[in-house]
This record gives sequence, C-alpha cells and structure tokens, in this order.
Amino acid sequence: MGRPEAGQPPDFIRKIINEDIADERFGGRVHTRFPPEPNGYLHIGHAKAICLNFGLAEEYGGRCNLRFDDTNPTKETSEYVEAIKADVRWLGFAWGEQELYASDYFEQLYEFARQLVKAGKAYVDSLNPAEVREYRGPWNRPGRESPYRQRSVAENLELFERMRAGQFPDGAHTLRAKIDMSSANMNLRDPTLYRVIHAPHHRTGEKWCIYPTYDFAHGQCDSLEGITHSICTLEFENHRPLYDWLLEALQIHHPRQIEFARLKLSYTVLSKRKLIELVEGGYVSGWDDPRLPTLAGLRRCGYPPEAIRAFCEKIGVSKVNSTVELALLENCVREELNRSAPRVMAVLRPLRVVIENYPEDQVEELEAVNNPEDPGAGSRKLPFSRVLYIERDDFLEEPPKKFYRLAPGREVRLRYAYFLKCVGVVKDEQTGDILELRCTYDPETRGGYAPDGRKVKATIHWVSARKALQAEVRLYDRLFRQADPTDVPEGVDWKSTLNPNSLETLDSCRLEPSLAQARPGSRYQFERLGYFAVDPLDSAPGKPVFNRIVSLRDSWAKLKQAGK
RNA sequence: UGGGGCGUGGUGCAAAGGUAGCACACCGGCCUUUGGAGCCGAGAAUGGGGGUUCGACUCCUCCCGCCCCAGCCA
Repeated sequence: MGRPEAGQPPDFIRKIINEDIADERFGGRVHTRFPPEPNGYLHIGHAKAICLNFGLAEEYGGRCNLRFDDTNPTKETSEYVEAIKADVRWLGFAWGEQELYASDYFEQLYEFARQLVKAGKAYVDSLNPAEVREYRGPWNRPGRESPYRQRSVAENLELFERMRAGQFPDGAHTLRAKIDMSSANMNLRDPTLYRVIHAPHHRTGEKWCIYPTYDFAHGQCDSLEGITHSICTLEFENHRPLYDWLLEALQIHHPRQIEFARLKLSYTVLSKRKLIELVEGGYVSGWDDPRLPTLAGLRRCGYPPEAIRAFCEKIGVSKVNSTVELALLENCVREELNRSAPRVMAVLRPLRVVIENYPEDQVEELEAVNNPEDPGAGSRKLPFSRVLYIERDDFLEEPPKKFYRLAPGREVRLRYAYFLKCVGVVKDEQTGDILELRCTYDPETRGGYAPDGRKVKATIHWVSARKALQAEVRLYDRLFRQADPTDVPEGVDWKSTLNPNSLETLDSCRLEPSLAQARPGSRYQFERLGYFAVDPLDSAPGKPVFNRIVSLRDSWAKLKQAGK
C-alpha cells in the first residue's frame, strides 16, 4: 500500500493514509482533491500538489476531485479555469465526469452559516477592517471582543439575510465565527466567514453579493464532497484548529487535513505575485514564456509531462521547507528524452566546409540511426554532398590539449558519413574571421568506419549545405543568475538578478531536411547539442521554429570552464 | 514578544532503539560513430549541550537556528 510499484518507501502522508486504512477510519476510502483558485496560472509547484493528490487516488484506488476555489469574484475568471484544466489534463490526469466549484455550494454554505448563527456560534459584525485589526490584537496579547458580538440570534439572522439581499455596501458588515478573542492562535479570534462584495462572479453572475471566505468555504466543501484526506501546504497548519471547530460545530463529515511543504526550485521563482510581476512587467513574453516555471511555459518550451511527473516523484514530500535544485528537473527531462526523442543533425552556428576531393554534383544518401537507445526507432537517410556545414565550436585553429575536434591538419569523423581532414582555412582578409574550411574526405570510410582500423578522436555532426533547412532556434537558459533570485540586499529589486542571457535567438541554423516535416510540439535530440522542440505558436508548415528544452551534458564545456 | 511547524552529506528524500541509505550534483576511471547514454569508483551528513540505554537520527531535557500566523486574500 502506498505506491508499491514505485519501489519507494512511503512518505509521511502515505504512512498516515496506511494507518487510516488499517484503522478503517474512512471505511478504507481514499478521496483527495486538487483545489486551485482560478486567479492565475499553474506552475511546477502546483504540479507537485497535483501529482500528489491524483497520484494518491490512483495508488489507493480512490478518487481525486478537481475543485476550483472560487470564493473571491474580484480575482477569479473563467479564462483561468480553462487554463488550469488544460494544464492538469496535459500532466495526464483526469477528474471524472465533472469539474467542481466552491461556488456550486454557495447556497449550502449560506445555510451552514445560518446554522452557526442559530447555534449562537456566529454573529454579524459591523466593525470596519481597521477596527477589526485593532480588536484582534497582537500575538502576545489577547484581543478584545467586538461590541457587536452579543447581538441576538434573531438580529443576526435578519442582518445576515439583509446582507445577502444587497442592502449594505461592501465592507459594512461581516459574518464572524464566535470563538475566542484571546486565543493564542490568531485564526480563532473570531475569523471572518462572510463578507459583502458587490461584484459579478464568473459563474454565479449577479446572484450573490456576499461571499464566503476561503477559511469558511474550503473545509466545508471538502466535507460535502466526502474528501477523506485534505492535503494542503504548511501555512494552513495554523488554520486546522479553525477548520476542526467549524466541522465540529456543523456536525458534518470531517476529513483529515495533512500539510506538506510547497516546492521551491532554484534559479526561478514560484510565487504567484512574482510571476505576475514578470509577466506584467514585460520581463517575459507571457504566461507561456518558455523560461517560466509555469506549466504553460514548460509545455510551450517542450518539456514532456512525463518528465515533470517523474520529477514530482523524485522530490518526495515532507514538512521541511526546502529548495530543489534545477539540475534534478533537468535530469528528469534528459532521462525521459534520452529514451524517447529521435536524434537529428542540426548545426546551430554554421561553418562552411568544402570537401575538395568530393565530386561537385554528387549527392549520396547515408544511413543514420534514429535513436541508439531504442532499436525500434529505425533509421533514416541523410543527404551528403561536397559542401557541408559544421558547428563553429567544432573547429579551432589552435586547439588546446584537451580539444580533440577539428583543427588544421587533423582528422575527425563526420557522424554516419566519412572521415574528414582539414587541409586549409579561408579567412576574411580584413577581419580575420574564418569564412570556410577546406577539407578532404576518405572515400574508404563510408558510414564512418575505417577499414584500416585507424582511430579518430572525435565525431562531429554536420548538415549538407545544399539540402539544409534553414531555421530559427531559440536557446533558453535559466531565468535568473543566482540560485535564490530573492536573495538581494535590502532595497535592491529582486528582478535585478534576472539573467540577461536567458534567451538567445539563432536565425541561421541549418537542419537536416527531414525536419521540415516536424510537427508542432514534437521533440528531438539535436546530436551533441541538446533536446529541442518545435514551438507550437511560431512555427509554420515547412518552417519550424525550435526551442531548446535542455542542453545535453557537456563535459567539454566543463573542462573549458575548469581551465579558466 | 504569544502560538504553530521544521532541523540528516552541496541539494532533495530515507532509516521509528541495532553497521546512517537512495537520487541529483561534484570528482576520478572505463567504454563509446553523440565529449550524449551506459558502467565502475571516491569524497561528503544526523544544528549544539546534557541525560536515559549495552546501544540514540530515533526517547527525555535545555539551548540555537529557520519557516508560518495580527486580510473582509487563498
């Protein structure tokens, strides 16, 4: 029980559930929910919660509801609802026949509130927000009771009804639970249950002008849906006594709340506020900017959902506030794509190569393996001709000791093609820039094998100039320069840690011709470079634009770095 | 300052009185028609002090540090 197939030890949540099942606490049932507020886009931190809740339901043969927490009409829109649904679906989860909304329960919630009033456990307060704060008091001193706290049940009932009827302006009255103004837990100092908000709601329209607070709605919605395990983040631990109190006062089904630490990821930000700041401030192109940790951004960039799910499995779940290294996410992506992505040849920064001893008009087709990790992926033909493009980085006029790619007089292998030797360098007389390489090839090495057993230190990628597809490729890098973008001196804007080089657009890349047919969203490994995906928005038929998802591990780059 | 929560290698997660383990990262080696992948290996941790015990990450106690709470946000 508790992901036996994962071969992982159960985390603290699964241990609790295992105990509950053993104790028949909920008749052996497991019913979770993912309760987003439709006021923003989902990010990879939400993915952790989604994978947890839906994953639990799958493992234990239970169910997981998708319920939108839409209790604040001033912030929520159906546009966000649709975006969230798309993200959850993309991750690979289904929530059954219908999606649920807290607003579905407004009438029931109102009735619950009336019950509390009748029981003398809630009252209509008429203090303004500043006064409420004043009466609530500080942590280390008890608060004071509102002068309206002793209103009669009849008066409370009438006032509450009139609040609903729209007879009061915003903020004039609230409904508060009557608990304990001297509690050490601030959440029990008569928390607000209802407030007046004259604003249209994305689903209920003009029907209501009073709305339940999250604290009043959330627990009761879970109860109404028969949720057994209400999994939420650490900051709600302080609220649990309030939720317990409400459920107890109402005498209704009492789910078990379990709190876990939300995800933090290095080199990025996951707070809704900061994400909005980046989007609205124009620091990125939108919610789906491939540099953003939003699910929309990751999807657009080309991240496979399987990799995100694997990541969520690997990070585990606990109550410790912690930051996961971006490298782990990248590792999950590489692991998934190494298995599944077809390999292709692409030259990002082309350097022209002329093979002097290769016949002018000859074109050959050479066999290339599609994925060495997957024999079933088959192979394809690559056109080869006299003029080629290779990567500029693969040639150095004066190679340092550990560099074993192409250099004057040196021989390397062109992947799946021939051995190639550099016999000359053509430069711009003015600038000294290298314009092209003059080379010779060995016809005996077709396919890349030397019959004489001669060895070569490097194999490099290439694209036939004549048949190449020219394309734009976007190189994305981490959005911030430091692991914790918010770690800035007092008074310094955290956005000053943005990485100015997080996007590099290359527009004269040369790709093997088969890529003209690449479908939007499809993922490839550009051999020796990294994993890339066809941008779903900016690509046109026959004219793909590629986004770099993640680079390949690059031990040469590491060496170079270390040498400096 | 009151309440709640949390401290295990660089990072994340295990070990519920019995040899502190796994993954990522890092370092070294092997292999290689991707300087990829794969394989092998090394280094590296229980916040601190007392106590209980044959034995403590685990139990007790004191201390230290970090996070959350004074919205009519969620």
